[in-house]
Amino acid sequence: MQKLHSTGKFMRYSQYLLPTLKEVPADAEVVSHQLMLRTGMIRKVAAGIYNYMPLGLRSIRKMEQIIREEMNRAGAIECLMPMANPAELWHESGRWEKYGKELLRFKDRKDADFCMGPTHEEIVTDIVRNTVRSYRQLPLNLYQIQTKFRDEIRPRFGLMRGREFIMKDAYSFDLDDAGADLSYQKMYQAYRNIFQRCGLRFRAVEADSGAIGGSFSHEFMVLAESGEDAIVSCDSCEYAANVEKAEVLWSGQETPKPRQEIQLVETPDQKSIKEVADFLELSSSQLIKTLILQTSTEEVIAVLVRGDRELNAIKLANLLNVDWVLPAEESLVKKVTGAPAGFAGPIGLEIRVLADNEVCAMSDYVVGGNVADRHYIGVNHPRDVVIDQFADLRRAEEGDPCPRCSGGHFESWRGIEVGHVFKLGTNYSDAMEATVLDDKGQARTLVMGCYGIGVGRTVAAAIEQNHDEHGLKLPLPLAPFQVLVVMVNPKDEQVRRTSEDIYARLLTQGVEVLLDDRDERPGSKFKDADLVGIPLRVTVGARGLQEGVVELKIRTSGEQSSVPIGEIVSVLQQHIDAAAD
RNA sequence: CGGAGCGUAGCGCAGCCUGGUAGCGCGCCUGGUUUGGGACCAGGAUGUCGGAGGUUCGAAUCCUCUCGCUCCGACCA
Repeated sequence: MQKLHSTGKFMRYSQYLLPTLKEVPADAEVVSHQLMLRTGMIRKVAAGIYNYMPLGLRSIRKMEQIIREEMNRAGAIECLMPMANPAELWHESGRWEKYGKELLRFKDRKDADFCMGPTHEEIVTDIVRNTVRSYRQLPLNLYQIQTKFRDEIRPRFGLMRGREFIMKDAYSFDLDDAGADLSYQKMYQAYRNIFQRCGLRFRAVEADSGAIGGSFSHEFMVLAESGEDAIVSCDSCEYAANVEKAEVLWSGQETPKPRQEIQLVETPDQKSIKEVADFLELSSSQLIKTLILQTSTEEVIAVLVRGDRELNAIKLANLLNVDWVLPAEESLVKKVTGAPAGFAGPIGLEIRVLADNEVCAMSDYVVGGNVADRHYIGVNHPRDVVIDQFADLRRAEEGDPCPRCSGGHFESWRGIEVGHVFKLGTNYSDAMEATVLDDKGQARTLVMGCYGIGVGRTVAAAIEQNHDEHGLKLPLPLAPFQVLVVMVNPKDEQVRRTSEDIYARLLTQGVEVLLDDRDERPGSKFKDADLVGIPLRVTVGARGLQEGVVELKIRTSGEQSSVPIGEIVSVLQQHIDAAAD
């Protein structure tokens, strides 16, 4: 393990820059953001742009080091690419045009176009096509740990979604698909190792790879209430997926025979599913929602889902092979259905009608009447409704049966996406003509993969998962210091000497230790200690010294014990070694 | 991008409606008393009231513009 700032001089609290705040800063919403500000780990410079203060930087560096070790072990090679990217490479890949306002563009003194790299496929592909000629040099996986810039619509939550952020990004190059799959597997395993070593609870979930055509993709999600993504995982097998992607099992039930006649009934002013269901004294699962949507190809379609379900627009977009689908404007809904929003139904529509599989098994249901204040009841397909296509279109929910194993059910979580592994294929190598010669002397287009980890975001996610009302409880591998030595009263000569001695011995052993030598009241020191949350706290006070002991407190468990002065260093070392396993 | 809100001391805020030249708590500095869970007393420093313009004898306060920041939304039929 690399030693951080190995001189002792600045490991004294009185000389260190550790600006803690008693009060919660007004504009911090999530816990990790609040605590990072309060502990003085970060300070904001502009929206989504932060200073990494000394304490924060130490945790960031810890994270980077774990990543580095595992990447190296997996055979990846570190390099460093520039932040400023010339536009020409981005023109080559076509992304100068495609990338929207997130790409921060600027000009140099000669008026040439540049951008701040939000990701580095172009640059790395350029490196490889210029330097790799033969299949013998493959496979190759280049990575860097570097600052990225994405001009986010809405930066928020501190390091969780900044505009400028530190990212580890890796890119693999292989001769063929099979090789690329192997590179992908290696990264997948490296990522599991990384997050495990950080002591985080996480899931590797199947993710939507989008219409780009990438074959597969996993997101690494740290489980936390404040997570921006919804994920599901099976309670009995390994299957886990982003809800954007999660498959809903369809057993292919037959449509029941109609028992009711279709009938148009009055539903004055009852627009939402809940209102209609309550009004008709039915459950919302007996209703069908008719969504009028428009696609990026300017088609207008209707989609039917059971009243208590939600449409998964990404599944729909993938099925239709379009970039996006959005709810139609109210005026368009009126034009297509003839009724104000809230009364749309599938009967008599002249547009394409798709339905979620589940609708297939429904009978005698309720749909909108396509007339204001009217719904149909006793509706059945195919008798009353023409459905052009059934497909898996709804959003997966907690309790849904697992599509991969028998008997398993979905649990649902919120997750923070901290890593993403993605098989790219030949998108960039094609566009940028990155080829090598194979063993037959034929030029072959390289098959690529890309693999990212948000470094700052992972630290923030670790805080979301490891804190209490007093402050941080970071796991030892990510904590900025391993040990805090609190000298209760620096004016007491014996207390001072003992603390200094323990501190010096720890430094000699390479332990990352901070000595709180401030002339503050003990209460303040303990509050700061809890806030900053250094995992192992040694308290040296006159009270204990009379007995020849110091006090050891474990921040994460709250466990306290008295340890003879002579043994404290080895006891601490044992704790540190235990955490390294 | 649409909507809402905020900008006053390092931090958290009051003052603005009803105009009269800026205040509270924490922090900071000095001295003293204190010293095992955010002490007490006494004294002290700190503000282009986000910026520009306007109204007025007079603007933190009213008006206009502008910049910055925060939150909510962008899957209601």
